[in-house]
Order: sequence, then C-alpha cells, then structure tokens
Amino acid sequence: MKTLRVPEATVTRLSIYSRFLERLDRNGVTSVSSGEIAEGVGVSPAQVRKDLAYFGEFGTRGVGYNVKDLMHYTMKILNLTQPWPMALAGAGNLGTALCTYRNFRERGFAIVGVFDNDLTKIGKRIEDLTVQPLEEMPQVIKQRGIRIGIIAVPTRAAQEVADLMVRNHLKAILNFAPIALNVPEDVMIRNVDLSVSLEVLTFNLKYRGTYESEE
Amino acid sequence: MKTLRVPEATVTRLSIYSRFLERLDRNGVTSVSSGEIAEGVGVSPAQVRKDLAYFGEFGTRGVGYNVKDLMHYTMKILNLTQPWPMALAGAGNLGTALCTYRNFRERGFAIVGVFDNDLTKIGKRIEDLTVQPLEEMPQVIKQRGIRIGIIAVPTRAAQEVADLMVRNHLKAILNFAPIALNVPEDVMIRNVDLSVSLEVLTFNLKYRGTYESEE
DNA sequence: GACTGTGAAGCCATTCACAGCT
DNA sequence: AGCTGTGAATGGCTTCACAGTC
Repeated sequence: MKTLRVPEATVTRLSIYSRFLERLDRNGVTSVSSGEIAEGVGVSPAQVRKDLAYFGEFGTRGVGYNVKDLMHYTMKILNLTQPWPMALAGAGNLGTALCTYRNFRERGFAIVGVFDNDLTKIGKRIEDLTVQPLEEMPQVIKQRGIRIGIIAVPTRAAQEVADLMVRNHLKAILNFAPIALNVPEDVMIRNVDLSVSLEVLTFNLKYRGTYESEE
Repeated sequence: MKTLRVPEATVTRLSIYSRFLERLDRNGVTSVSSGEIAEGVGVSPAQVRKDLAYFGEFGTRGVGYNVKDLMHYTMKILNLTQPWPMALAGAGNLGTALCTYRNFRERGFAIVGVFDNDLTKIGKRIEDLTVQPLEEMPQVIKQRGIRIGIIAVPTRAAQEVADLMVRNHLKAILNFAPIALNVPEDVMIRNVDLSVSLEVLTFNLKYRGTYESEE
C-alpha cells in the first residue's frame, strides 16, 4: 500500500470534476475524455489526467472514461459515500441562507443544528430547524455524530466559537469570518472570505495581474 | 516605469494583510513587523516581506512598518480608494444574505441593485433595496457606473445571467453557482463554491492530504 | 540588535511529449 | 487512429540566508 501526498489544488479540482460528471450522468452521457472534462471545467486535459492519476487508473486508452464509474470513484475518494451532518454557529442572514442552501444537500451535506447566543434568534425556526443556544452544541455534536462545523458569526465572536468547536472534537471547520482562527494543527480550517475575493477582482480591474510602480 | 507580474496568491494575501492592519490600527497599534503580521494572519515572515516587495519598500530596517501608512498603501494597491457599487443577480436566501452582509460595506463594496426573474421576488424589499426584474439591470449598471456583478441564481440560470453581465460590459464577476461559466477572457470570474470547500475537508478527514491506494 | 529587502536555492505544481493500450 | 498514463521539462511560488539599514 503506497501513500502519496496529493496537492490541495488537485483535491479542489477533483471535487469540481465530480460535480461535472454528475451533470453529464444526469444528461445521459456515458463516456467522456479528459479533453471534454477539461473543456467543461476550464483546465487542461493533461491536468485532468494528472489529477486522476494520483488515485489510480480509471480510463481506457483510446476510449476515455466511463462517466458513471468515474463519478463513483471521485465521490468515494472525496469521502462522499456517507452523509455529512454539520453544526452551524450563527443564525444571522448568512447562517439562515446556509441552512436553506440546496447545493449542500445535493452532495450529502446537511446542517442538522443551528446555534446562536443572540436571545432574539434562539427559538427562531429555519425550515425544519430551530435555533438553539450555543451551549447546546456539544450535546448535539455528540448525538448526531457531527464532525464538521460552520462559523457564520460576527468576527469578534469567531475565535470563541472555534475554540468551542475544537473542544468538542470537530476537526474540520468552514469559516466565514474574515479572520485567521487559531486552532491546533490537527484541525482543518477552510476560510471563505468574500471581501478577499472581491478585492482580487478590484486589484485586477486596475492592473490586470501586473503592477506598474509609479515612477 | 517597470511592470511586473504579481502572483494571484500574493494579491489574496495582500487583502488579508490589509484587513489585519485595519484591525491593528483600530486597536491603536502604530508599528508592526513582518513577523507580527505573519503571526496574525498565519503565513511566514519572509512571505509577508516578499509579497510587499512586489509593490515597493514600505518598511524601515530595524524598525518595521508604520501601521497606518502600510494600511493605506495596501488599500491603494487593492484599488479600494473608491467605493464599489455592485449588481446582484438572484434574490433568494443567498442573495438576500449578501445584500445585508456587513463586511462588504466595511471595505467599500455595496450592492446597489438586486435583480431576479422570479415574479414572486420582484418588488420584495431587502433593507433599502427593491428587487427588480433582470431586464432592468442594464440601465442600472449604466446609471450607477457598476463594474462588478454577483451571481447568486440557481445553477441552470447562471450562464444566462453571466452572458447578460458580459453584454453590459461588466469585467469582474463573483459567481456562487457551482459551474464553470463561459466568458470572454477579458472578463474575470471568481468562483465561490461552498461544496468544493466542504469536499476538501471531507477528503482530508479521511486521508489527511495523503492518499493510500487500496492494494 | 533588530528588522527589512532580496538574490539564490529549493520545492511544488503544471505542461509537455510520447510510450502504451484498445 | 484515438486517448490514457506518466517521466521529464518547465515554470512559478515559497523559503532561506544574508547584506543593508536604522
């Protein structure tokens, strides 16, 4: 059994390939080439083949890949053969939107607990969920076997919530607060920072990826 | 005047430094070293210095950086000296959350028009905005001088909306639909794909960044 | 002594080009 | 002939290490 390091960029693209394959499958496409996948998701054909090669040989030379098979392989690699219950901290506008976000469910993700410390939000119903006090998060995590946390609270409260999640053994956190969270190194954080994305855009609106010093 | 290519990762980090500096400034900190910035945002000190070096010499050897000055420099580089009006397509839960998203305003971004084709959503008020039909987007873009578009519509409608934005000369699009949009190459797209972020987490929950082939 | 700015080195990811298979 | 799988080459980003400055 050989173990090898996979670039994070490869994992990211694998997720994108996976959903693209799902779409092909829904459309009744049964076979696909690396070139067609590349075309569909905006990378090079060699990149697609190289990425897949980290995990095995899934194609047939001269033919391409079987869509259904490759879709299943990618989902298995991404660990999507089981559903993923998640705990959400923060029941503001963003938190509420996340609760109703369809794309989560389609891929097996489901927020099964929403928590907030704001008394005006506790008890609020969001679809089939009820906002609970933050201190009830530990027991829900345990009961539901939750392993992923989402932080959608104001910046000033984010670290405190992260600490609470860490204490309750969550090892994967999706963070929407625009701050670098301090966590043990066995805890993974993915930051979603919308202002950063916009600022990359505004930078490029001016410079197009190059910078001209003013002298 | 020399022109040089700046790595996108550098621009991303610059945005993060910029907000960190803003926080330091609010807290009354006047001077900071590359090591302190590095510590605060989770990168290496050399990385911070190298990133800044793309744009000039902002520090004092033996001393560090002046917080206020460096903050202003970063904001100027990121093109944040002007406010950025934005057009939002999609007034569902996500779109509504984006309209009220505080972190946008803090950095000079403001959604000034919300558009949707769903008759049940048109006319809905979101804070001081009213949802308008998509076909009114062109004139609002023109009137308000909008240069950035946000796509928060269902996947099936995303390409159509992107086409509309492109036709109306938007060159920067923030896309929340989990699909690769087809646009001319002078149009920049930043994708925010929450499922992808989660799937990177689930992958790592199993493999910790390495992959063990099953043989 | 402390910290910045930067060439050089090291490392990692992407692209190339072709052998191998159907 | 067509397309995959992959070592080799390339390109780009990060880290190192130290000269330069206060």
